[in-house]
Amino acid sequence: MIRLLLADDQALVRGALAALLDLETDLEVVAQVGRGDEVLDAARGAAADVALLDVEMPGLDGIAAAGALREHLPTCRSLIVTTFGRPGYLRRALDAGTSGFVVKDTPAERLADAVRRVHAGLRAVDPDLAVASLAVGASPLTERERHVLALAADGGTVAQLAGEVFLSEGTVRNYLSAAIGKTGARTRAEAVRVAQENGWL
Amino acid sequence: MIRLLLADDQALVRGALAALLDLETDLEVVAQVGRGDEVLDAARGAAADVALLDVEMPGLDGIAAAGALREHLPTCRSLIVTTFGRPGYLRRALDAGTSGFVVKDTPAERLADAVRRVHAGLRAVDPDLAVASLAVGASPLTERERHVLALAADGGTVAQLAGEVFLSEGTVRNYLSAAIGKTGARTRAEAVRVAQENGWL
DNA sequence: CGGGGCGGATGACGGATGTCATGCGCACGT
DNA sequence: ACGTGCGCATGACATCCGTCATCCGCCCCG
Repeated sequence: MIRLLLADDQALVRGALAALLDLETDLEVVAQVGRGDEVLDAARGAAADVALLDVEMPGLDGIAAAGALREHLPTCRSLIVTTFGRPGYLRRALDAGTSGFVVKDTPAERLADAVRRVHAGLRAVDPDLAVASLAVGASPLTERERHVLALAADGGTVAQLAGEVFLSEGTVRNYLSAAIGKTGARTRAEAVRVAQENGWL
Repeated sequence: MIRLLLADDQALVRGALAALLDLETDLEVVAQVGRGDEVLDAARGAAADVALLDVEMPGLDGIAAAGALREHLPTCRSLIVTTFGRPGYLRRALDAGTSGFVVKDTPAERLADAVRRVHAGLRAVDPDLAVASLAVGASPLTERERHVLALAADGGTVAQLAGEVFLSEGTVRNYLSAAIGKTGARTRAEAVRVAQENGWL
């Protein structure tokens, strides 16, 4: 009997996945949480074998939660189950030590198989996403560029950004300019969009 | 036995919801589709009583699908089940003749109740969202403003937008300026963000 | 019927943005 | 030690953007 932990901020999806997985005779959902920072304690308390983690969660994102699991509870393997097939997510997830990565528009039947593969110590990665990840590659952005671009995503003016980061206005413009160039965009807003789609923020 | 149609573009969520709802003895999932433009045919073919519709779907969004159902298959009531509690969505959904509106972070137990209420001819609306909808009010944007702002969301320059809408560059700027003013934003990007959060696009 | 309000359209103007060249200090890998 | 790359900053310049004044057509209401 494989013991599962579900982590997803949408209660309805969480409950529905639990119902789906409980139909399998060899699977058993032993814990459910709605926040990333509750994953570790819950997994420990319930002695989970595999953790199914969403990426977007309050408190701690699923990838970081997977990292915490690997460090503090290595007996529990993790499987990312997410809405967005952002190439950068997959790369970061694998770096964080996850064993599997499934997007939410894969057929329901395959989820149980992915869980079993992960539990058996194998990898379960969406093949389409894997090639996309290789094609897109790692983020070309520097840490500062990424940071400034992430702040710019809220739609603030350069002066506001400069205030938040304690940098000169011109420097902020330079970072944005570099980010725009590296993303192949022509405006700041487009650069934000591209970076988000690739999971670089 | 209440006959249900599920429409959600994420196969995993769709299958999971089906598993969850099939646990109820008085509910029965008789059709599943992944596109909005397949809803009407599927509902007719399966003689569904209630359609659970996601908002974001390829082909036709869930709200428009609900409108099509009301017009061509009035025996089938519709219930919106969506990720985003955008106030504008609720308003448009009710205008389109839906009987219910549930966000995906409500507890799983309540979904079946909502389905039964809708089937009985009652309304099932998230109360928090209802007050938010009233507080935010209808979209202050005119149709042109909304259209231009929606195009601007991709991050294009004014010249590109003007080309797409066959308007002068200055006119596009005026629409954007009006939208910025009405949304209380200070920049174009911020206006896009505000409008999206309220479901005005 | 005439005036007023409103959405839509245009062009001019000041300020913000994106780009480029340049300089300086610092942590590296060789 | 030296070159290289990165972080930070400055200044100048060509565009682009946001705002405003203005004009036009239309519907509504007195």
